[in-house]
Amino acid sequence: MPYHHGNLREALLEKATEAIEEDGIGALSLRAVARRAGVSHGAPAHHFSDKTDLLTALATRAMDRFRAALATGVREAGGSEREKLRAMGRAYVRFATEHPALFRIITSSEFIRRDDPEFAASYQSTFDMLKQAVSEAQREGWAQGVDAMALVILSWSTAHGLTTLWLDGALADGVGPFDLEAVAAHVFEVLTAV
Amino acid sequence: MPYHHGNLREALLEKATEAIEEDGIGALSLRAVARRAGVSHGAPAHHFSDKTDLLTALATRAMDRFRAALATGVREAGGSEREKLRAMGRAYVRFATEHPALFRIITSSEFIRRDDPEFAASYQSTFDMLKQAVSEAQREGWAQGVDAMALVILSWSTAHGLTTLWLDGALADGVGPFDLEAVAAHVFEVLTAV
DNA sequence: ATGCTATCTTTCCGATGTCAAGATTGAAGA
DNA sequence: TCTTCAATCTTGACATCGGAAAGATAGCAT
Repeated sequence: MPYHHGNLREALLEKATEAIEEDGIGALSLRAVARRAGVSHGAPAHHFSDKTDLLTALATRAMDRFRAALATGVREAGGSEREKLRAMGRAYVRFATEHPALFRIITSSEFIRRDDPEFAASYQSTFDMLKQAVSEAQREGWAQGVDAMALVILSWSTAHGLTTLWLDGALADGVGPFDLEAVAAHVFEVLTAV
Repeated sequence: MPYHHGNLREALLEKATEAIEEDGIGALSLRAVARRAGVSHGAPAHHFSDKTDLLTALATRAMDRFRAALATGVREAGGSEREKLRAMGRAYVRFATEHPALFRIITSSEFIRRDDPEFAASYQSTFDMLKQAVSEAQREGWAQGVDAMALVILSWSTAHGLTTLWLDGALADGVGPFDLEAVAAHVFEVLTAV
């Protein structure tokens, strides 16, 4: 057990991700992460000024994975531009159900600093993907005459709302249990039908 | 200063609401609430078994206020059933911006027990309002032939997604600053235009 | 080999949620 | 009226947390 860990920063991010996916974001403690990494509780301070700082770095990586997941969904969809947009929505929901804690972090403002340069850049890239997908679907004929920004907001809001309501269990409470992926696909059909 | 407070339970809920609206839900501590109420840190335990228990009781009241706000919005709208539904969406957004912390609590599953009987009942009442509004709008001619449940989920998700994205600052980051109420109204127009 | 700096450990502080034990009160029953 | 008793509140304790400070160690450049 060497005094120097080697690449503690990486290890901490990794262990923190594990801990979060196991016990949820609310239960995460810096000291527990340090324990997982086999290091004293004061060690993380040299790599992250703050608990929020660690989570922000973690969120930046999660956002990269999220964007990659969306891109993969779109790529596998092919077909029309509208179908690509729907595929993006389905990928949005799927990522969130597969990594609920990561999704929570990247969309929340309680645990991270959204104005952190690296996170903001990663976030912008993701948002640009959506803007472009919406723009091309509209060029293809979707929702002619509607303000483009409103369409972006509408698309993003629907996917996001559906996802977060599901994660919080609010939808099942109100409407009864259902297959999220199927309903999500259906909802996105309705949305892009015009 | 009498030994017995009189109605500590009420006072604690009130002070907790104050604290939450001032400093946010994440910063709330039971001991701070006790201090605000002028009582020792152990006192709350006799009225709430848990921090979660207090927050759940608080969320139940907040949910009642939320439902009342939605009802008021609808009542003032009048007009067609579709217009009522749109008014409900606008009231949804407005309540959330006026009481962000309360809104956060009632929609989250991290701070409260959603299966608490009283909360669940209050939540059901609110959800029923939405279901009815959607149902009547559809009977009036909106989105003929679309599955009713999908419409309910679509409406709720859009309002909820727009609201939470706004509260977390995610929309402004991606799209630039804008007037939420105006955009919300526009988005709901698009959604109910079919 | 020597010194320097980043890394890690240890120790300490105030604060939190929860529990247990004791003090106080008001009210019901004798 | 006196007594008992349950509900209410206080006090003290414990483990844990995030964060700061000070000391130990290791690797690297000179």
